[in-house]
Amino acid sequence: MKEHSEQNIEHLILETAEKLFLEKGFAITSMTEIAKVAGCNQALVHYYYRSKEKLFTAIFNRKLKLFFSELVNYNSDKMPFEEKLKRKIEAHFNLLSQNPQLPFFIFNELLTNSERLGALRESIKDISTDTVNTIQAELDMEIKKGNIRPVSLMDLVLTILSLNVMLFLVKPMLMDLMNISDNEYKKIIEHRKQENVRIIMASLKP
Amino acid sequence: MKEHSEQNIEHLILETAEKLFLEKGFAITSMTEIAKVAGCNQALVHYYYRSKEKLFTAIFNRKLKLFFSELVNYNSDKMPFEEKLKRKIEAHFNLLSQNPQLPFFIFNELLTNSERLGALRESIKDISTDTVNTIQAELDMEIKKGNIRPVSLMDLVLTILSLNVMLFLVKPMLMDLMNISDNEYKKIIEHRKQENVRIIMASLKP
DNA sequence: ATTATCTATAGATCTATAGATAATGC
DNA sequence: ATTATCTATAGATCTATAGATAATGC
Repeated sequence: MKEHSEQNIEHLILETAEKLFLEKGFAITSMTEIAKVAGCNQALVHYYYRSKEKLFTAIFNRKLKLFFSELVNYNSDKMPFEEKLKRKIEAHFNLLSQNPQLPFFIFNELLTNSERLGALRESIKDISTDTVNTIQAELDMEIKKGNIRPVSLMDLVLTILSLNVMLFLVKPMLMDLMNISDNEYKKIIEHRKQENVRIIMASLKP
Repeated sequence: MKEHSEQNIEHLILETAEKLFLEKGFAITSMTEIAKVAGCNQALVHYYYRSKEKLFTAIFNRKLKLFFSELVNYNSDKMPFEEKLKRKIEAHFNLLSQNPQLPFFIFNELLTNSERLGALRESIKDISTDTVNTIQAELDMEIKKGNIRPVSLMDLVLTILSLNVMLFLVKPMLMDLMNISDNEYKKIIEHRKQENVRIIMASLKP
């Protein structure tokens, strides 16, 4: 058996590691467990990925990019600022909704291992100053026009992150406490998306 | 040396464990490290606290109570609802501000070990149905009077938690990315407190 | 005599590698 | 001949306990 036998082991190991790391984080997940779940022996995991750290960072960096992907690009279409903002919030929310473990994974790791802040810095770099300046300018314009109250870009981003991210951090607790079905959960998610947009929009009114 | 020689070792171990657990969580903190930092040998930690799990849960349950302490009690003074709410938000914010590691500690643990959800349920129980009903009634009244838009209590609590908690989860990243001095940080905190109150109040306008 | 503290060690992991064996490509 | 997979094992932890020694209370 060599390379790409459709579902080759190298790839299976990566997927398994991703699944386990996302669920439990770096510290609690062992190479032994990854091997067991992937259905091979543990030496093979090292054969392909050298060390636990290497295997992890490969995954972590990708997830970090994913986490910020919706914030990076900026739609410069001619469209009312509020409409653009609304879409951005929803897009970010949708991303998290499709990757509900992402917030825990990222935060847990950045907070338990400060070495990883380097990766964060690297990842943030992608958001060019150009983009930031463009958004800032549009924001200032709206403020000047009196459409929205004076607010810093950082405050706005922090508010969006808070509302969008926290819902998914809290998800397992909500589901346990209120023992909610998956179907009910979907409704809550949909409702919260609207709610978050509404809250942020209302917060910008002069 | 026996009992309370002012700063006795039993207590010192507990404090050390608390400090380390709060910083890094259960998984990454070892009994060996606790002993080393406390300045005794590792057997003594077991002598006093039996097992890592027992030592941890003692601390965890207290912290869980602390985390919810501001949400539990409810001020039934005759005071406008909005004023009461504002104070509640600020009190909760202040609590976190004085215990900035609390959010990470609680969330990290509840999310990595689902066994701990039991402790959460236990802790939430303290919020009696009476209290909830009282608040719900006041909220409904305000809605009926047309002072605030229709909103569920859960939505309101979730919004408050999101805004207040996330700031402290994000703290280490903010400080690293923007390399902020402790003094500047205090200003940001103070500013964000006002901002959070404002956002929540604005979100309730009909 | 009891309680506190230490040394030593058993028994489970866990990461990482060395080296044997099997499978594949040429 | 090269690449993939396995077995075995070294070396570092880590938790927990047994049993020796020191300190304290009566």
